[in-house]
Amino acid sequence: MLQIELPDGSVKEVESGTTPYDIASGIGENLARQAVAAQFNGQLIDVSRPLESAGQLKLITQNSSEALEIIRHSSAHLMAHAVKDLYGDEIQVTIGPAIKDGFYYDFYSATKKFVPEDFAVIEKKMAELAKEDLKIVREEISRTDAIKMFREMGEEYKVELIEDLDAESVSIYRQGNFVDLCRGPHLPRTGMIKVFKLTSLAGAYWRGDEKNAMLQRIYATAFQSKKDLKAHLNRLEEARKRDHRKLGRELDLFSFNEEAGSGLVIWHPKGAMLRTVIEDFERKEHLKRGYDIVMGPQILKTELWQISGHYEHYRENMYFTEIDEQSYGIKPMNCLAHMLIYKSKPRSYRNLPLRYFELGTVHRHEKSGVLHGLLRVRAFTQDDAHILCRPDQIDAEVKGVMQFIQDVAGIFGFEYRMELSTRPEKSIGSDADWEQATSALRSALEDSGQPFEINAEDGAFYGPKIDVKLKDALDREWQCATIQCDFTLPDRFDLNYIGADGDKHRPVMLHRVILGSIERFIGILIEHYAGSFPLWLSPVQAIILNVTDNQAEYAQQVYNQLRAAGVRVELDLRNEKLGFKIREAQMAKIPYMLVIGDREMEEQTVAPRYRDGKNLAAVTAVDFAGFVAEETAKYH
RNA sequence: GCCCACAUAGCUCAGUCGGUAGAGCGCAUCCUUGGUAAGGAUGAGGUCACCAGUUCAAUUCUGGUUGUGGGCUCCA
Repeated sequence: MLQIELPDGSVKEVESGTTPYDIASGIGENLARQAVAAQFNGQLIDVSRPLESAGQLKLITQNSSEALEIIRHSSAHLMAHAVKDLYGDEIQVTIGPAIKDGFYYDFYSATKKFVPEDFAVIEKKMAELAKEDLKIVREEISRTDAIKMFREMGEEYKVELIEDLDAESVSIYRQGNFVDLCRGPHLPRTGMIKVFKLTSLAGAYWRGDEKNAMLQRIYATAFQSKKDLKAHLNRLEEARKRDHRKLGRELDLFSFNEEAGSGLVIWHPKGAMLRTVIEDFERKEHLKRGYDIVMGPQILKTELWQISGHYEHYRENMYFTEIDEQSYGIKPMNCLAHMLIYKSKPRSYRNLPLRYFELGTVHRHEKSGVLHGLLRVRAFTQDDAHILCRPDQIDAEVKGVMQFIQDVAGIFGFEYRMELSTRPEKSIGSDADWEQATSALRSALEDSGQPFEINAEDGAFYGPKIDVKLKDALDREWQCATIQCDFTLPDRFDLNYIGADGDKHRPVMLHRVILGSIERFIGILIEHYAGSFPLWLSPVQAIILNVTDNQAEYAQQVYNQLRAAGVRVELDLRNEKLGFKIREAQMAKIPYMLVIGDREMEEQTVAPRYRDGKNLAAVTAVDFAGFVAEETAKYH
């Protein structure tokens, strides 16, 4: 007999070989019907898996949050089953996992090309197979038998997967005439899959390696209820509405131009204004925190890039130019000039740390397929700084940067999460250096009191790093800030300082960005605020609307006054009705509309209307300018 | 870079089974001077992304180039 403990603390005595399903049945028919899987001693298993030892058992029911991933994983099998039934010998199955918002399955075919019109057919077949309510059965077979079986079926990708497995035996899942290699767990029956939808087609490399064959991936999603699916589709719709590429055009912020080249942002007046506001903010914040503003050239001799190692490791991403038979590299990073500044004179340990900040525009030849609006471009400006410090200062400096990140994220209303990336397999530098840098980063993270994850062996080849993922209003994550520890470049450039002992010592260099790239950050900001920027960021803070031509002269006066007071204001004197002008200002997401009719003109005021539709009490131009200055000062 | 799809007016999109194109919004002019999300009339805008090929004829078919979108790989 086995003792099985349930989540409520009760203990069941059952015979060895009893399944979670049996136990569920013993508790209630409903529970048994709704059990999709079980958690046994922390491990997910099928409800049909015989228990062979004592332990803690938790049944996972259909509507619980843990069930969703299992439902999606089984849905992936259902889709593969349907595709196999429909297109049979033309297709080989590969893998199909559950992912964040659904699942996918990758297929190989030399002849069949999936098109979106296939979706309805596949969905229909899936619905039929679900309706048949086929039993999903797990089997353990030996590795050799599995290889033999899949080879006979012509499933070479499965064979390759099993051949790479280390185990004696593998588990397979059968449903009707379909069988797939899988660790599981899965739903007990196909009938438990009720709400699913195929969403898109894509190419994907076999095993994620660009040297491998290109597979056809079908993305799909599954939910526990139609309501959840609908909510998900609504979220996608909301994301589409907020797309920074769409809003960028509608709000006249920026454009791209085919003749200029792809991945090159052209900032229109309003976008350039937004950028200017952010850059001014950054300069002020950096000066406040003890950084020095520096500026380096856009091109540097190629020999210098050879010393830094960029020529060897990063050349295919760089642009080069030649002048008077001298080759120059256009900078893809800002560190070189900063190191030359450090090197320009002898340094003492007393002067460290030195914090060099530059809004540095870099050019990188990114592969054409990766470009994406403002989020991935070929010319962008980083809020880049390099901190040159003594090894014993790393901790305090990293903490300072983390505080900086926290402050800035708070100002823009972002939540974020951090990861510590540790030494990768291919790396340079001594063990002691790595140990010191990694523990400095780790202790700074621990002292911050915020949770962080370890990204094992994902550091840069020259040092460990902290990556910060910003979470936007729609819960999507974006990599922006990073802090990297670097021992290599100071070495390659022979940087040193004179220590208290009178000897030369090697400084450590921290590379760090707060926003990352201004372009990417603005792209995220646009989507985060859905284009309705807070007053201090709005490229146009207010627009003056006259009711009739009668107030044109006074409106012009108010405009001049506000402009002189530093308010980013526009003037709409067009011969249009007030309602029309309000509508346009509203669609331009301008925070304040300043209405001027005869009443206001007489009282020498303006009547502000906020973009949410609320009318505010009339104020004088001076008072309005004072209000804007006060609001803006909170961030500047 | 790779896979798939797409490219028609400033924007959003119709359309031509091969015979050089249309709407709404926007823009211009005129009428209207109207108080919180669209007043009316008239008009001007297009080598149908670019370059080749097939054809009597190509915006339409084929190939290439460029650009864009969804992914993969890579990344701030």
